[in-house]
Amino acid sequence: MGRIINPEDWQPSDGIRLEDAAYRVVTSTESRSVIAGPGAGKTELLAQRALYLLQTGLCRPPQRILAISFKRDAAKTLKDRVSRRCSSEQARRFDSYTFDGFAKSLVDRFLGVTPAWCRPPRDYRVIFPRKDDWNEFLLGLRPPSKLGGRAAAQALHGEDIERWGPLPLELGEAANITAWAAAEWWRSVLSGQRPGLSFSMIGRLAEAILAYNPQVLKALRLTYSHVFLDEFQDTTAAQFRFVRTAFRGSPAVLTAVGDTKQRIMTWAGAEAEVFSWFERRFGATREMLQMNHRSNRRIVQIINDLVRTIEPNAVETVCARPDDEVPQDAAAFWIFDTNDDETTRLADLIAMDIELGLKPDDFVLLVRAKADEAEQRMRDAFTERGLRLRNEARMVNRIAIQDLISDELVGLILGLIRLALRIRGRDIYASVQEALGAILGTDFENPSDTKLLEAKLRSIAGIIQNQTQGAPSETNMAAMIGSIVEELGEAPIRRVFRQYENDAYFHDVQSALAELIGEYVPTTSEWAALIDAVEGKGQVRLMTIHKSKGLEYHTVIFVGLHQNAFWGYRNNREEETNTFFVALSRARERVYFTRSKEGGDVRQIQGLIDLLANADVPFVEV
DNA sequence: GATCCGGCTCTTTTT
DNA sequence: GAGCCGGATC
Repeated sequence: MGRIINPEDWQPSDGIRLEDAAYRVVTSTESRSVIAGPGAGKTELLAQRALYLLQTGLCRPPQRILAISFKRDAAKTLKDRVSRRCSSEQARRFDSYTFDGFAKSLVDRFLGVTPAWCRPPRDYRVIFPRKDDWNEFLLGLRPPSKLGGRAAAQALHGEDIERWGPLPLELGEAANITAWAAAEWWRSVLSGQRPGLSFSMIGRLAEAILAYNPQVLKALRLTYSHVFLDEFQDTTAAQFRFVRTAFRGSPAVLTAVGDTKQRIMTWAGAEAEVFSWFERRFGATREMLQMNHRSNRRIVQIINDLVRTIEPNAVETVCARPDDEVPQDAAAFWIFDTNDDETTRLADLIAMDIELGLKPDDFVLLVRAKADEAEQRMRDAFTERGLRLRNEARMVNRIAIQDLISDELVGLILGLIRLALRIRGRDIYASVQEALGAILGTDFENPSDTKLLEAKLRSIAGIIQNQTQGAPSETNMAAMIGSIVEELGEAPIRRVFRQYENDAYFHDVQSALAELIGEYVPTTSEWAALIDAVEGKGQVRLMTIHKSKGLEYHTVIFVGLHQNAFWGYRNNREEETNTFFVALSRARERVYFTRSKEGGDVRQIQGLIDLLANADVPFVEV
């Protein structure tokens, strides 16, 4: 696996076939921007490019590849896909970070060379300022009258301050109210008892480190010969500036991948022109991918009809499996009289499909906003039919279910329970071994170390087996989690996983897990089914469109297609149409839209309704 | 205490 | 655009 392959002999792994444009991107020696629609395999493209560069030696030791994503799971998926298919020496040279994670690693490493006026102490916290925090701060400001006084300060928003940059090397006299308020903000967060920085501030600091320290910049540029930028359409102006500072004028070859039609984050600061900026600043040429590997030909046809309406000259998407059978009634717009009808008929339909062989996990219910409300409204109808809705964004003890399940301590605890009770699950042993090894400081080359780890595993398994005799009950969960954590050792856990330095979070995670398990106890008397359910198995997903980005499901049901949900459509047609597009393009086999006459009118979103009509989606009065 | 009003929120990631 | 909240007003 470790040997060098001649570039002409290189083949994509796992029998994956790349379309011509994708092959050009994978093997490119120049910077490229790649615009690719839903289901084009953007992540796979980056994984294949990493393998190509590593296996052919075009990225030669000690050079490395830097991949930057927005979400942790995207960064992890990319890393896993590469690691699985190349030698460990090669995989070690593939760094897959989130934007924030990469910026923080730079700041933590080069803290000493940040500009003195904004230099945090080594033990700074990470803070997440909320609206209230900003209001309180802005209300307390007393700007000089020549900058507009208090009125000017109160016209500011948190984002103005969060986005202020680049940071100057020295803090001179403020040129305007934003600069003045931002300097006050930095001063106030750095002067407290335990100084804290938000991730946007950490990003500004990382940029300043590179801008003012040529030797650090040079080291970074020597390290990375290739850079990948995933979900590039979501890049903010500040993030683009950071990439520019880091790599413009360096020999690094950059590959930016995204989809302008899935740009649904400009309201949160995503920069609409970022692809053209990138092409201009990095001399990148554009490639477009045409294949859709996700959806059947009917869904692809709807996607194409829709895109053609928005953009008459757009490149057609090609279905990668045109000969597959398409389910009957693969798309429809159902119109109900009442909200109750909508809910009960959907629950009926899903229950029926499950009897016919589909699984609860094949479905997703999408809403434009307020998933919690939708969950409340629909939950009972589903429960009555033996179905359970899973809203991953719902907060349990201040932590969203999805964050809880991807938390490292939670993963370890659930893994340990699986091992102790011999419940099957994917790669359980390897992942438990890795996390436990980190906590114990295990050197896996050293036999006495691995023996120690085995012994620890046995003692924890004993504790778990002891406490799991009989059916699961709500009362023993907190105690069991507590004793597992005690046996692992609180201090080493918190030393190794730095997010638990925060006392409140460390305890919240444990009580949230106990609470979530408790919620599922009444649904089963089997431990195996309980742990599966806690992790989300066997449930119908419910989420906002924004959360569904990047995911796919056999059947997508968009609930509540009316103007009250798309209230922004009048002022922001393009982005709301993109949002609609993201929803429907999650579907592999079937996509349904619903509304109830009670829920809201459609006159003001006639444009969206017309898109469906133009794609021959039948409108059905149910 | 009832009513009116203006303003705000809707959609989010990150150690 | 609808729903909610807090403050002002009767």
